[in-house]
Amino acid sequence: MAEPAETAYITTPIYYVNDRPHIGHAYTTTLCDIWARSMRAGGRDVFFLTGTDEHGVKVEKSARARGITPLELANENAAEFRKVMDLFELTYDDFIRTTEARHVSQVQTAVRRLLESGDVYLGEFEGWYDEGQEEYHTETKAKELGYASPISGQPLVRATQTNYFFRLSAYQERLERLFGERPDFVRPEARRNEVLGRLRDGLQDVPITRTNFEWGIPFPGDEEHVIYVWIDALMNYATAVGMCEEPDGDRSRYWPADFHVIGKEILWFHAVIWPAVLMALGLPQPGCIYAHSFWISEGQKMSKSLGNFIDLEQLQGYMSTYGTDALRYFMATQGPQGATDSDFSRAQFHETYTTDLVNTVGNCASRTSAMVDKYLGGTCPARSGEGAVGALDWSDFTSGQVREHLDAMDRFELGRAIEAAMRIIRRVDTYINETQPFKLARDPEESGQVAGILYDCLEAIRIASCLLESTMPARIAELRAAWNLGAASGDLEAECGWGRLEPGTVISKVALFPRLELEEQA
RNA sequence: GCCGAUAUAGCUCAGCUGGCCAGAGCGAGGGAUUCAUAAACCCUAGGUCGCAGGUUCGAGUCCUGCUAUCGGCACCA
Repeated sequence: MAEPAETAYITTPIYYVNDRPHIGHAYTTTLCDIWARSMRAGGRDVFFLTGTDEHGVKVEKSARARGITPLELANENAAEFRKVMDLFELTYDDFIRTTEARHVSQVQTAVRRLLESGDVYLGEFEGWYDEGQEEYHTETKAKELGYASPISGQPLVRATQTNYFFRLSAYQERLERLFGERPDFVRPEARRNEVLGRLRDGLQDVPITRTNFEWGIPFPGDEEHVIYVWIDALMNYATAVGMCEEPDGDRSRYWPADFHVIGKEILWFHAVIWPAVLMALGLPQPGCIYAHSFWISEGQKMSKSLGNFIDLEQLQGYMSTYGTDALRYFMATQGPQGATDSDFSRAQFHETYTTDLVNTVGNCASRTSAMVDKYLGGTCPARSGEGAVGALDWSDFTSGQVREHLDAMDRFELGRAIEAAMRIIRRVDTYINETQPFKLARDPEESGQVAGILYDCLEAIRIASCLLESTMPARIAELRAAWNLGAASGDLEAECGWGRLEPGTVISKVALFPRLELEEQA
């Protein structure tokens, strides 16, 4: 036990407290949770971070509308998000809030450093201003509005404001070099190409403070200004592990993150502004910015106007019907992790559940344990080696799948990782069909063969279950209990070694995933 | 408007640098079987490979045009 465990650090975006939790939040966090659980199973020292973004004009306004303070609103909604995470049994190690003192003070420290280094300077911002509403609109938004106030109808005017800017333009070359040297820095590749395309158009400095609202972190030394979201929020990844404390915090060993997992809508900030800020602060870059796509709902884009968000109630409906693990499996294998959006439909969910979980994982474990029960009195037989029927080298086959699984998981390719485990299960089914232990069992002469075959099946399923545990922790725990497999060892690879299943272990019959009828939605 | 993709069986998609009759999974239909959650297994899809041209001995696989769909277009004050 000489050297300390290798660290692993993964983050979700921090969620805006003014939003209502929906499938997007659950999805991103679940992907991270699966990875975090897998890394823990592999013995790594994991730090899995999530949290809430609580500042900004929207929160200020919503709170005012309800007659409470912004902090009261943030407290309320942050608690709500946290409740959701716990409901989904998401195993975050820390939940950071941008209103916490530990965050505020470190952001101010960071900004002070940037000011000293010249990466932040006072400049003039010019934009389209709505005099009645006292707010600026972006160029695109102003155009959309026809350069008139959506409230009063009065024309927007060009106005200027003094703001602090981040010298993003100075980092063009260094960013290009970063992207060139690390092709996996932004994934998937289609997203990387988008960023590269925009990078070619050149970078402008970005204003990082506002003066039109107060609910935010005061700019150190000039408290008229409030630090805007793209510094405040992004910095959470660093402040949570104490990177801007003096000296660096206890958790600084986790830095930098292996993965910042985000939705595609915030790619630019994570892929360009964030790395530039880190360069300015002299901090090492994260391993990968992984931008997943979006879920669409029953073939339609989710939108506020359609009101078709897959919300918490619906997700809870799926969870209570199919189980949390089924929802996790569906999201991880059928989700928009790649470049294109994926459809979340009741029919497809049901189909995936039935095909993969009921008919494959559940049934395979069931038929195997039933035979062990029937032919071997419910105890694990001696290890095979009868030279049996199958020409399959199970040790070789499973170790290949395990390797692929671990490799894919390391690279945050969840679908490929899970597929490797599923291949083991499917191979067991094929093996049973090929060797037909249920027929051999009629002949007492063949009892050795039967025992050998069933050992192979049990052992292969056990190994597959180790690989599936990060995705479906609850059901795999049931299997562990029914088959007396004990708790995970913390060394996933070793645990997946062929032949670790002890002969004599008591094996009970299991039915992990109940067959369900597809309920028609009203 | 600009930039970039994609368009292949009912559905989701593989088809890399062009070459035996265009594939997989799921669904659907049929068969056989029983260890199992009517599950696993076997057979079945005759699909203009978006449309129109072109290059080539030969093109989903390269080029051009068109159509459709999708993504991105930063300071989201």
